[in-house]
Amino acid sequence: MRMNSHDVGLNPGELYEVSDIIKKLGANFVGIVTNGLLYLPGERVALGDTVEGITADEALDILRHSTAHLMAHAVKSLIRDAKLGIGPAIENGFYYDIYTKEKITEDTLQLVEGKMRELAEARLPVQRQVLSKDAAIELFSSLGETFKLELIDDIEGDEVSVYRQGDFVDLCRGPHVSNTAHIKHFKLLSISGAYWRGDENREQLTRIYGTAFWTDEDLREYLHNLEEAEKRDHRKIGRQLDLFSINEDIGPGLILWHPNGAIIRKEIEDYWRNVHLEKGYQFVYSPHVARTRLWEISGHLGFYKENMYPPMELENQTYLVKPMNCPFHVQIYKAKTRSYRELPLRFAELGTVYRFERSGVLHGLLRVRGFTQDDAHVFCTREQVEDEVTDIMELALDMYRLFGFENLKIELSVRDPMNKDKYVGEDDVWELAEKALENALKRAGKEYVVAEGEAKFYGPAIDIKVRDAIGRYWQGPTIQVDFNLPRRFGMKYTGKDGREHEPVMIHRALLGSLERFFALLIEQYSGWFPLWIAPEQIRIIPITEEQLGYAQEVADKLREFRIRMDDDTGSKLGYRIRQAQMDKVPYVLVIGAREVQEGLVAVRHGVKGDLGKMGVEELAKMLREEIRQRAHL
RNA sequence: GCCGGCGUAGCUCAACCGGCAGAGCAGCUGACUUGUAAUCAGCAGGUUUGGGGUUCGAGUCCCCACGCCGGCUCCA
Repeated sequence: MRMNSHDVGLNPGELYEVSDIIKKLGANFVGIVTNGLLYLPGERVALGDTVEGITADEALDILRHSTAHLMAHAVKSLIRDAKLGIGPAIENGFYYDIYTKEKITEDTLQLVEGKMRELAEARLPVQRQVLSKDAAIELFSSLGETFKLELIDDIEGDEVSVYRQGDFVDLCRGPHVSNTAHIKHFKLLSISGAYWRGDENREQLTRIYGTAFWTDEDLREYLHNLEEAEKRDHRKIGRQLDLFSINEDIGPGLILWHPNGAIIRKEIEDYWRNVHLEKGYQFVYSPHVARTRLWEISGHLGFYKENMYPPMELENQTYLVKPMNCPFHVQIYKAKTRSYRELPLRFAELGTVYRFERSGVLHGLLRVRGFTQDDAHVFCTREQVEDEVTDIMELALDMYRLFGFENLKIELSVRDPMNKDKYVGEDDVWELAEKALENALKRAGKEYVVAEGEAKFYGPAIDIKVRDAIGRYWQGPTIQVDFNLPRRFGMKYTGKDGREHEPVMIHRALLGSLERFFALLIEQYSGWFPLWIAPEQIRIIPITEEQLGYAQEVADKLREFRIRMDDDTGSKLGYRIRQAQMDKVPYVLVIGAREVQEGLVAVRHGVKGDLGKMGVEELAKMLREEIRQRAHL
């Protein structure tokens, strides 16, 4: 929080040692900002009229923001016609969007990084300057910085601030480090295109990503973590463990589930079905295609066409492959007259849908073109909506907790108020739906953010996002309140009053899609699946041929588990243990002469290592309990 | 779709300035009969993603297509 210097007993204009100022501010600050610049303990500073204590996180953001400036400075000194877009600090670093006529490639990054080091070593003081908008417009016009002019236009008030270092000047709110010499430990990481102001109809700038830290240690640790995260990548583990594949001749974004992956999917589906039965859902099945007419009524042809595959024509009728399951469930509802006594009616289906996704967005199992949603539609009265939404949210969170997911972000996805023609339905109905979701969130007491423009075309939603191995968030659970489709389809139920009423429809998916969920699960466990879903639960390793008979007896007793007999007795034990480890088998039973003699098995846990010897019954009991609890390894 | 990068054996990767496509692992065969993360030997495996071009000669240079990777836009 920014304070008046006087108020904390300090005199503006006077020279202070930074740590003395921090003492006055009395908190866990690592530095201070005054005159728009960051100062750290050990520095002497002429205090400005205001002073602000800075936490470690804030200081790191400032450093990264300043590193972005340094990078822009370097690019501009190397490429004369470069024009700057924006260059903020982000979660793990920073980026700067820069427009150049000649293309920037990864080779350019080396040059830029070199130039940055040069400019940092030049120990350039950084200065903040406040300009009138007119002066700023003149300044940036003379520099040809057309994007900055657009930004100035959008800034409220009459004044803007700029930061200078050497011959470089940038429009910026700040704050920044006080000297480029503070910027020592940084690295430029990648390069990509980014549309100016996120609008694909505008210019595409080059976005350069990088990161910066206060110490070399922190930088190395971060880079090391990046490498570690790559090892958890579901595409890599998927191949190693033979879980799934994507085949070019079949098509991009279309998934082959191999036996190992299919077992995991089957276990998850079984669990999912049981939970849904307990929670009062009924299962339905629906076809993969439907006549054009259905999609006209639902509004998909108007609002979702971009994502649908082109129609196929047969016997003078056109059919479309389904991108969603909802219209089918609606028709099941409409197959007979419904009474209020039946509501809420909950139809669930593991429904496979196909959506045309633009080629550049496909990503392993996380973004595909054909996928199976764990879909359900709840039809209920207006009064029941909040309870239903609350229950669904609880169920979703429980399910994710079971699989060990901690990093969830809850969003309330509402319409983009500037773009209402992207959605079907009347304002009052949308407001009702948004209100219902908001109330449910408040009742659940969960923290959430409002995401404008993220609503589906037929209604607002609670969207829950899950983190992948490298920190990207993907949508998992979604709960959507929809007053629109019931109206379009003319859905009805007979109320207590004997009259017809319109039900409300809630669309929901918990896991999201099995493909995406599987990807997140692989990365969550880095392939070490809990016993209950592990494709191979036990591997038996008889040391020599001598023990094959006894090993087979053990295997027979453990037939309830997914088990593999490793009878490659020609290889050394160490080698075979290593194979089991790489296959990420939860339990390995080593059987040698001693085990046969004692009538025991030597148990090795994939993560915990050697557990010693035990009897087969004792082991089976332990494993059954582990499966019952669906415990993590 | 857009920007940048990449595509060599099932996997991971070599191949100098354009000059005979190569290794480890996996697979197969055989020897070894083994005590908690790699025993040894042999064999087999390739239209260098596909198509066109330049060249005496292309994995290497150019063009097109396809696919993949990191982003942007878009979305479970």
